[in-house]
Amino acid sequence: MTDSQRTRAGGKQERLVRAASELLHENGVARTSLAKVAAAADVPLGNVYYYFKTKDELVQAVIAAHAEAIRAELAGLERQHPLPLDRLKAFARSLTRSGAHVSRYGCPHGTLCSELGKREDGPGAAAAALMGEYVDWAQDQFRLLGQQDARDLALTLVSVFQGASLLAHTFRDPDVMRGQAEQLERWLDMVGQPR
Amino acid sequence: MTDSQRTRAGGKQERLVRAASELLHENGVARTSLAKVAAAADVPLGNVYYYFKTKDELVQAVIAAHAEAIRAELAGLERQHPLPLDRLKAFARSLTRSGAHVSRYGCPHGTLCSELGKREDGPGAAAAALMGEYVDWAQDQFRLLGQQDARDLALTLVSVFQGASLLAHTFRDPDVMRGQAEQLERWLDMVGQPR
DNA sequence: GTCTATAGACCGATAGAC
DNA sequence: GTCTATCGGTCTATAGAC
Repeated sequence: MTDSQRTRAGGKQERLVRAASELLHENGVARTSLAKVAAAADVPLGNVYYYFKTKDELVQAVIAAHAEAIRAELAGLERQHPLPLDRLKAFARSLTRSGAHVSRYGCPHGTLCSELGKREDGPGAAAAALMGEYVDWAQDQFRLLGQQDARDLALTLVSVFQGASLLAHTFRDPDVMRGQAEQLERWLDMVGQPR
Repeated sequence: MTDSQRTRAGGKQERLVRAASELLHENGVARTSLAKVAAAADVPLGNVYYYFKTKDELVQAVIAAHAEAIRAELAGLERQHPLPLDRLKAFARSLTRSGAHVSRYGCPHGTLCSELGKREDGPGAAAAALMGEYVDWAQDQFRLLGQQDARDLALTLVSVFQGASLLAHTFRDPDVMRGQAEQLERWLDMVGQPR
């Protein structure tokens, strides 16, 4: 395959993943048909199956793209903040920024895990890796802070993040995210100071 | 309608709601067909429509049953514990008990809100009331404790509860719930003491 | 009130021309 | 590689006999 072919093929494949990512977030996996994804990506329906053998394979491509974006986001936090406590606080503050979109459609990663977690096949395990990225990263930061129970603290941080996203979504209220970001910062000040 | 007719009708209606409640929790709304509900309740498919005009109406009946169960659970906590702080701690501990079921299928209320929140019609608003029951009750308890920011504290409590349920479900690990129940109790000791 | 049979719409996936 | 047409299956909901 030449580079220009890869570019053209990647163009359509990328458009499909991008369109699917948006529609899965807005409507969920089960209520998103390949026909709607194809239309949104401006690709004929039958052509979707040239790039993805099944619907599940497209879903997993969306999850893989999310995982890559998460790793880039967390790497960015590490670059911008040398101190682990500042990184964790910046992570907490990121709740506020996405408030409008999350309050309408939920956290894109959390809603995927909630829906796919009920299934036992491939996509469920792939979605679990998304939460794993966040929890493992937070655990590393708490360990750098010298915390013995870094795992539990990391799980609490991500729990509040995901729980606040769910409540903001449920109540359609972005203020929930702003308020919980403040609660998280206060909590981090209490538990995150090195002893 | 006589009492005996209401009893017979209620018998089938009740079986349908109970079967639907279980299947919606295990498989989600979109992936649960009325045929499966009817089979699980031992009611012929066509007969379902005598009791519920649409699938959404059955879903809303399930949500109404959940809401009633939540009110009974919270009223029980108030009866067993005179002190608001003890009530909140008992609520936090209840995370541990449901660990096995929640880690397999998620919190029944949280997964409903996550899925139905993406929709704009009736069931979405009904599901939101489930979270409202928990948050309003917790807010009352924090207010009894003399807390000024009772609303934010209540949202944090329910956020950890829901976030821990999501992570336990995602990782299929009941220990997440036990650990976060302990974190919540510790947090309640820190913020919940009257000044 | 109860149940069978099926209409009507939609979906995932495939066949096969180009 | 690309696209059209369509198959086979499942779903919600209804029609109509009993």
